[in-house]
Amino acid sequence: MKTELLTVLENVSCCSDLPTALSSADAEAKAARFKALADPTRVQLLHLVAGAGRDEACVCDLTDTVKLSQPTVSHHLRILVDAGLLTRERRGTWAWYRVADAGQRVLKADLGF
Amino acid sequence: MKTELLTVLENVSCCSDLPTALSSADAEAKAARFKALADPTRVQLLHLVAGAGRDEACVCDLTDTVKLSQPTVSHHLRILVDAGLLTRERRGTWAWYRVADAGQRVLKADLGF
DNA sequence: GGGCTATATTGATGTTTGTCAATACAGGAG
DNA sequence: CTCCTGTATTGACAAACATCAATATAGCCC
Repeated sequence: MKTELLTVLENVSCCSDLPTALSSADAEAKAARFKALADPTRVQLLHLVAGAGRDEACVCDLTDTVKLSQPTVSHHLRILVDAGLLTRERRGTWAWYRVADAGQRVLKADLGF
Repeated sequence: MKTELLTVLENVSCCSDLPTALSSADAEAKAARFKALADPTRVQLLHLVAGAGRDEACVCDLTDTVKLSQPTVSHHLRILVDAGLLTRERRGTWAWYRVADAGQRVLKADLGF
């Protein structure tokens, strides 16, 4: 028989046999996590909060350091919180941000590779 | 003396003491890596190539699986290669993609959490 | 209550990004 | 060389995004 397995597969497509694809929900969830860190400012913010004195930082200091407007910093922090990378706690007038579990895992994996 | 250290710090800003910031080049480099995976299609492509039969996959099969136009798939693959997550090898008419070292590290970290 | 400060939200704007159609390039077959 | 097939690039366009100014909200202090 002339057409063995490889040839059959090549008829279907060119040749590679691929695993089952991720569900689109799964792919989107993972991509969303990466997207939260796909901005230099947010990488910086995660770094700053992670290295902060009592493991937490408030918006005003972060704003001073990253040199962007306060609304912009609040916006980025919101994205990091929504992604589960930071947590937010309001104490009095200030809002304190800490690195969440998922954020720790990112830092541990040194996903800057 | 009435103004001890904490009070002085609070005059400077509100209170947190932050680490030295990342250089903007460093932050941008890390963000660029994350950005490459900040799209569901590219997460899917990395997954598919990683699980492919002989550890490699060609564009045509990937195109069939992700159900996007061939130019779009080539575009995403280029981004993954540029980010150092995949490698590309041309053999005859086909282009074969494999997971690069940085890509392995991402997968090992379970796609970031 | 009124004023003040830290933070969040809204609106607007320029930039980036994902996608496809059309086209170009590369390489094997005849 | 000429077709044909797989892949890459270009051009165009709509959607998403980062940023800031203006405004709103929250919580102290008087």
